[in-house]
Amino acid sequence: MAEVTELLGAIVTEALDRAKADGLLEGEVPEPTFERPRRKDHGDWATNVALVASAGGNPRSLAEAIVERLPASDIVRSVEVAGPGFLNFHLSPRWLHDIVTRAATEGSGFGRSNIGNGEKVNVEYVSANPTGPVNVVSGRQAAVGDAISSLLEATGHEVTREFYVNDAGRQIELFGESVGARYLQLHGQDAAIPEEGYQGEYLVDLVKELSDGLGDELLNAPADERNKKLGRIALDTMLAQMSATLERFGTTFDVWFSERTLHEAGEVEAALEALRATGRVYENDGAVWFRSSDLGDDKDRVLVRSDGTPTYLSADAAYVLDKFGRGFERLLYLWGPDHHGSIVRFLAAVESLGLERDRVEVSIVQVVSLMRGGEAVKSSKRAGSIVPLEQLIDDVGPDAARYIFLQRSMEAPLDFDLDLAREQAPENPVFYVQYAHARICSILRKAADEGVAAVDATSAPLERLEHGSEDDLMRALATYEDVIPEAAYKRAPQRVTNYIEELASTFSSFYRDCKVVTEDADLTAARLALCVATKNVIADALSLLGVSAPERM
RNA sequence: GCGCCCGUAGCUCAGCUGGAUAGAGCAUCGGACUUCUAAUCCGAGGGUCGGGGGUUCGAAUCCCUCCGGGCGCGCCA
Repeated sequence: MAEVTELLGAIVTEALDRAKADGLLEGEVPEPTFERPRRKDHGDWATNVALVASAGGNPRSLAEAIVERLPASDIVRSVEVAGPGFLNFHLSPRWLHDIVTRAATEGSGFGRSNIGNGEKVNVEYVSANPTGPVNVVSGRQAAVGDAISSLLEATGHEVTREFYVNDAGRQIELFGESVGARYLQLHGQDAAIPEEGYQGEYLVDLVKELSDGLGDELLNAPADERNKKLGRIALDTMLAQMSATLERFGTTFDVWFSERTLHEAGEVEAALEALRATGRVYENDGAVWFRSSDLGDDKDRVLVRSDGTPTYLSADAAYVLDKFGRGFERLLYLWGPDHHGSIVRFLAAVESLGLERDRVEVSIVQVVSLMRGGEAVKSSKRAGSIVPLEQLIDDVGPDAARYIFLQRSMEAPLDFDLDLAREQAPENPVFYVQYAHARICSILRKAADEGVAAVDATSAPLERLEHGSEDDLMRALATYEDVIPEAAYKRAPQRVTNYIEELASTFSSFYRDCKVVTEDADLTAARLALCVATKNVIADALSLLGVSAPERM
């Protein structure tokens, strides 16, 4: 939280206490909240606390009473009551200078806060089946998961980034059978990929790669053993490829969590026991069912199939217990659109297990449609689920891909304009923002070339910043301290992209109006400090998004 | 049919733990380069915030309802 609002909060609270002592206020004294009004003539900061506190009374007269009782403060220039009862504060420009100084000073923690209070958060995302290359939809999940994780870290949470590896179950068997078939085909034998198996060409290449190290000893092994062994090796290779792709995309995980270990360690069985203990488990048709319909689900769900194999729901139950068992206080799940239907049953299981449901947040990261020339690529609404992420990175680069993935709220389907993403022009927001950063670097280089002393933000005569464009830019910087907590709280990285675009635009106007490096040494020093502050904020915001901030373009 | 998501400018979308005159980009139109990056900037037009009800001092935001679109509703993942 910005330092100004703490200060304002203190004096308004004091005034409220006095008003209460004078009998003008009934009930609890509310905590005042502050916002930056849209309109400039509504002051620098405003609070609606009188509207909140008057509860049926007259908000305006309460507001007047608050103003009369405000203790003196050297940062507040004037306060007025406006509209239905807002308190509008006009502040000394010093609060903006303080913003510039802090933003320009490395390590000041500008934009950082500790509202998370060290809460241990597990963010699980991507978690794509390790049976094929990472696709574009997973890429969107990676970008969103990374950004949300970074935002949580920036607001004082202790974050673990986790990838759940679905390395158990029927899909993995099918994968092994598919690999086995490709292996036999490679060795000139007639073999068919199972109908439900993985037909993709990538397995041909994968098997080719593997076979160098394998020789042909598996050719004569029993099919079951061959498929299992090949499947295991192929899966490890696939995972390594996925990891490499994600790394190229700028995503690294703290934990790759194997589903298989849940089964092997008996955690799935333990979770089933725990569910049984709730009395919401019964048998029917030889299968074990969970009475999720008690907890908002349409119908009951199978936990153990009649052939004795557990469903994903069972593993998910074990997994959520495991996560809490590892000491996490909050769990974020980012699931793909195909898991839409399983949220309710999963949360029902969470609740049944006696876990706090509101510590478990499940969000869907929606589909991506790649657009080229105004048309959906491959005439498929879901192009994103079949196009490899590698291809997108080759096409537009990791920065543009990440940025565009983050521009929209994750719950909304995304139209990804490939033409725009590739464009090196201001129409492309990624380049627009990066360009502003590079331009500032260019100014700083110019200053250095001309022998101007390095910026000392603490001593720069910031009172020389009097131009309207300078004022706008300082105010834009101040907003950063509100944007980061809000974006983190809402799990909304698009707030950050919106913000940087606005900041970059405000900077561009400043650039037009105010020449930085001039004969006027004081003014130059002040403007350079403003430039450094802006550069830091752009770079910091981009780094939260996992997008680079180039020094030149 | 049930559940979730979406419906805001011509297009793509922000804004939605209620706040003062609803925003951006693209597109359209009109301007600005002897300048630290014109890879830019300035201006203009463009809106029943899907419709209707309700709660509130105040609703794009919350509630109800209807309409339209997407997705999900397997002993698949």
